[in-house]
Parts: sequence; structure tokens; C-alpha cells
Amino acid sequence: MGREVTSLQKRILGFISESIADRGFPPTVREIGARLRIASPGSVAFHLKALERLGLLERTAARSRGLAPVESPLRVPILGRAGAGPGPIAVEDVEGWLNLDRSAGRGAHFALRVRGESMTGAGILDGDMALVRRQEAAEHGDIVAALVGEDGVIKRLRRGAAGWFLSSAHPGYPPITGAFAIMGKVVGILRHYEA
Amino acid sequence: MGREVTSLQKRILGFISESIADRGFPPTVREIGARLRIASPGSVAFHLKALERLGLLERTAARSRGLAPVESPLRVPILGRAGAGPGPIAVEDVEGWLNLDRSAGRGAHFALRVRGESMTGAGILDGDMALVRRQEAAEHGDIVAALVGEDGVIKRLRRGAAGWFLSSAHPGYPPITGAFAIMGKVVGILRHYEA
DNA sequence: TTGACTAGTGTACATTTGTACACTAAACTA
DNA sequence: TAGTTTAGTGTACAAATGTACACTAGTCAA
Repeated sequence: MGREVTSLQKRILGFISESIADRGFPPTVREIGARLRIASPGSVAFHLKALERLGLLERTAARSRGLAPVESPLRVPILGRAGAGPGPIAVEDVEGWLNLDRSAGRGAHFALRVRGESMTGAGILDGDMALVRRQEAAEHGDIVAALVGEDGVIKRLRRGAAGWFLSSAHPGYPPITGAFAIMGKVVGILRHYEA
Repeated sequence: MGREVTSLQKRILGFISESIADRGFPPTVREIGARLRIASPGSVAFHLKALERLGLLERTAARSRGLAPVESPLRVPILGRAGAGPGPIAVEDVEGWLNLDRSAGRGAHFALRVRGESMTGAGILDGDMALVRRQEAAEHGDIVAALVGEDGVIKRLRRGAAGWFLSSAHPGYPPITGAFAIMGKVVGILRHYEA
């Protein structure tokens, strides 16, 4: 079995992601075969085994549809230059894929709604969702979720002469130099515009 | 069949989401039964039918694992006030669930990487991903992805005395009053902090 | 007291499904 | 020339799987 993914294998992986995005569940071996004109289930199994070996696919043995692309199944095409007009998106316009990462659901992350204007200078607005990876420490300059008394806040962690402190990114908000506990590091910001 | 979801049905829906988050694919009728101590597959089917009828579950008939919760399977807990320390997140701290919506993958959306500082005043930074819903028109005040010549840009759509134009949100960037085509409306912003 | 609804058991069955095996064939490499 | 890799067909089979059906039982409202 090869060390590099073939174009057919890429198409198989793409079809699996497409199936998950469209229907909510992965295809069967035979559904893959039907789409990619592979008549024999054994031949599809061969490619799935190769994809698993290459670390591009997780499989659950002997389970129907036991396929999970390692790159998230929630993929949105990232457009490069053009891509005008309605209709399907042309393949040549797709620069890559945005993965809304499935690993975020695995317990290591949580979300915190941002309250107030104290971080607008860093592009974090009131109402944004901060995606936080739980960890007890962070580095100078990281944006973190911290617990100050009873309140969870989103601030930038800094180290000064007097030790660690939390700084805001908006005029009029003084740094927090008192006691605080780090809940985790902010790894992403998600904002939703209504309607 | 009832008009309201029962607590058992909620647990079934939760288990389906859990299965997808953990393994990448939904459970079978019998797997649901095994987890929730329902011995008969017919009984599980009864609840799945009820969930479908209530609009909480999409089903693909006669397909193994043909289950897709309407609320996205990619769920991250949103914490309310407390929730400090390591370890599992306490149920009483969870304010709700952030759904990284599966519908985003269904062809109606694409992503565009934001280039430049022209929208920093609206909290949209260089390098952010804009999640765009494809549509040909938008309303006054909407943030849109538009095509100006060959370039895709993220701007705020406005209507003035002289007609529609695109405005930036940063000093020194003049409005775009020439020809442009709307590619879609920006429905979300996703930012990823590395490491 | 009848009906509707929730909740369940047990059985049955036709398909679906993953996997295994034997075999073929082209392209490339050592 | 022999071996490896990619790519495929066809067949077979046990197990998994969705669905259907007949039946039971408790609760609650009309």
C-alpha cells in the first residue's frame, strides 16, 4: 500500500465528507462504489484501508458507515479570487476548505459569550462567542477566558514586572491585577449575524 | 403521537448527537436501544418517528444510521457564570449549546478569507474567515461579500441618495460607489488563534 | 368507559452491509 | 525478469439493520 494519497482516494474522502454534509451520515462501502464507479465492494475497501493507513480517515471496524474523515466532515469551501454569480461553485475557485472542527465537540472545549466592549480593540465584540480550550495555564499575549471572582471574562494575559495580569483592549478599561484563575485559552471567535 | 417532546426522546436525541461527536456517525436503532435500555427495536422506532414528526430529527428511510438531528450534531456547551477548574463541566453551568450548524455545509454557504484592515471598525480583522450565504441581494446595513472587478471583498452595504454603495469600517478607506455584484450576505465570522 | 397517547416486548424478514477470498491486469521499479 | 503497487471484478456469507406486526399495559382526558 502506498505512502501517498491517490487522486481516487481524495475523491473518496471528498464524497464521504459530502455525504455527511448533505445527509448527516457517512456512506456505505457500496454507496461509495456506486458514486465513483467502482463495481466491487472489495475494491472500495482497499482504498478505505489505504486512507486509514495514511491517517486521513478513522474507521470503526465492522460497523455500517463507520467512517469519519480526520479532517472534519463539516467543510465549507473557501473561495479564492472569483466565484461570482449564483449556481454551483466552480472547482477552480475553491482555495481550500474551512473545517468546523469536529474535535471541538469532544469535551475539551466550551464556549463563552462575550459581554461588554472591553475587547473591541482586539476585534472581539459584545455578543461574540469565544471558543475556549480548557487549560490551566497560558502564555504572555494569549487571549484567555479567566475567572475573576464569580465572573468569567475574556482578556489578554500579560506578564509584567509585578507578575501576571489581565489587560483589556479598549480605552477606559484598567488592567486586572488582582486574583484570577485561567479557565482556558481562547482558540477561536464565532460571530453570528442574525437573519 | 404527542405534540411535545418527552424526556426519553430528548435523551435519544442527545445520544444521537453524542454518537456523532464521538465516532463521526449516528447510532443504529439497536444501539439506541442498548444505551437507553429499550429492548425492542420497534419501540425505538416509535420514538424516532415521534422526533421526526416534531421536526427535531431528519431521517433517511430504510438507511442504516439514517439519522440527523436538526439541531446540529456539532455542539459545544456554552457556559454561564461559573465553571471554574479542570474536570468535567457541571451540568448546572451549561447555559445552552453552541451549534456549529450543519446546514452550512449544504452548498448554500462558502467562506472567504478577509484581506486587509478595512473592516476592523466592525470587528472583522485581517485573516478572519467570513461565512457567506449565497444570495443576490441584501439589505441596507448588511455586511456582504461583493465582487468588485475580479476581487471578492467584505464590506457593509448601504443605500444613499445616489444609490447603493459599499462602505468600509476603518479610517482612510473611501466608499466603493462604482460597479459591484453581491455574492452573498456575511452570516458569520470565524477567527482562529493559532497554537 | 372509551379513546388517545406513551411506552414497551417479542418475533419475523427482506435487505443492507462489512469483510474475505480468489483472480486479473497495467504501470513501474529493482 | 520478478516483485510491488494501484486498481479492479465477481462471489460469498454471516451479521447487522430498518421495518412491520401483534400484543400488553399504564395514564389521563372527554
